[in-house]
Amino acid sequence: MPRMTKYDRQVALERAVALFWARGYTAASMKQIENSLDMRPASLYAAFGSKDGLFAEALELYLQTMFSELDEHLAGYSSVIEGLEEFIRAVGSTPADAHPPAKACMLVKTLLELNDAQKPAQAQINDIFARIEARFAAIIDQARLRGETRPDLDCSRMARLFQAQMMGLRSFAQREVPPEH
Amino acid sequence: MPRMTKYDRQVALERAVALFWARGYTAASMKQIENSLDMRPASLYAAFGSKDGLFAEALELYLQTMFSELDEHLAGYSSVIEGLEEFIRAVGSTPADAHPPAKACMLVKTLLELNDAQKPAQAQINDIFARIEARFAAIIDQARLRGETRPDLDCSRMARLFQAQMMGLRSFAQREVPPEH
DNA sequence: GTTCGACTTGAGCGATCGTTCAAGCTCAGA
DNA sequence: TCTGAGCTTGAACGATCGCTCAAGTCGAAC
Repeated sequence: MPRMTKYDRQVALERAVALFWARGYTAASMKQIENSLDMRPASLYAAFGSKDGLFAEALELYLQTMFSELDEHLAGYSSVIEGLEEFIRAVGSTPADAHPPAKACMLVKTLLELNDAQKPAQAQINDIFARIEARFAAIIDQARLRGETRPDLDCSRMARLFQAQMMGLRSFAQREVPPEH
Repeated sequence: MPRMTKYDRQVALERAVALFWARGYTAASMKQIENSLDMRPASLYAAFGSKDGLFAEALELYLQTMFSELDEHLAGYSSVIEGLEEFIRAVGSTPADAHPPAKACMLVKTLLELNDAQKPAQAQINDIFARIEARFAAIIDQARLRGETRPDLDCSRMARLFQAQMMGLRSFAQREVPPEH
């Protein structure tokens, strides 16, 4: 019966992702969150419970967005391996017209930022990385079944390697270096 | 003429490295620093100027320690390339008896933690990564001159690749995964 | 033994942190 | 048109942030 909520939850979450991605979890203050999401404290707490709750949802949205982009990208290639190769290449080279909040992956930033005093978030981020690894493994296994790789390839091991490479490349990209590097 | 300083500057810095490495720059509060270094505020500020000043010196000490360990390690191998291979392997596998504050590299943690509001520290960390890259390049060039590699190897490019690999591997190690992974 | 000044101590500064709450406003339902 | 549920607002809570300072302590020089 009463008035509907004014803000768009999805839009708010997208803005939260952008802010957390750019600033990091700790460095993003509630004051900045209020401004970025254009929401006042009580609305924020009613919608997300706490700063931690908002961050948890932002992480999940970031992950799902990444998965979507990966799927979209792979759909454009008949060869899975070729698609993965181009995906990691695309990550390495900045499009220059795109404006991501940061070069580095928000998940890696979070993984390295959290300390033992934040157990719940640590558990979440570890779970997320496990899910990414599983997704990579499934994709690589698909390539294996199509005969694109050696038939006895250890897909899980390859998925972990691929993940580590991605983490390294995107972290390296956070350095101030010429794009061709 | 008057009394000498009571604390050992080097020991204090080593403790600062351990704390910053474990907690990160922002998350390490002055209260924790006071406890870890066993120094009171005024002594800290007299010795290091500010939290930023202390952190800058801690970063530099961390870098020099890393360089020393690299040199020590390479001295044990007649082949430079073999030495580098074993170095990155040693980084990947935790000795289990050693107790580093964190698996991930303190420099990468810092690179990903800093935002545009901390320009001076950003400049420092970028300079540090450039120096590491140069060191790697010099080592690889040494291997090239010894005939361990192709004579036309692009050592700078290889150094950047090696650095990105290290960043990825050590970040990956921050995940909670079985050591054999 | 006395003196003097650098070092140490611990309280506390203003600012900002994440969070809460009472009051007001707004709009769907009757 | 009236009602009232519940979202929005903005002030302000206690805690903690990085940092400062006056007072006290200690030790080298004479």
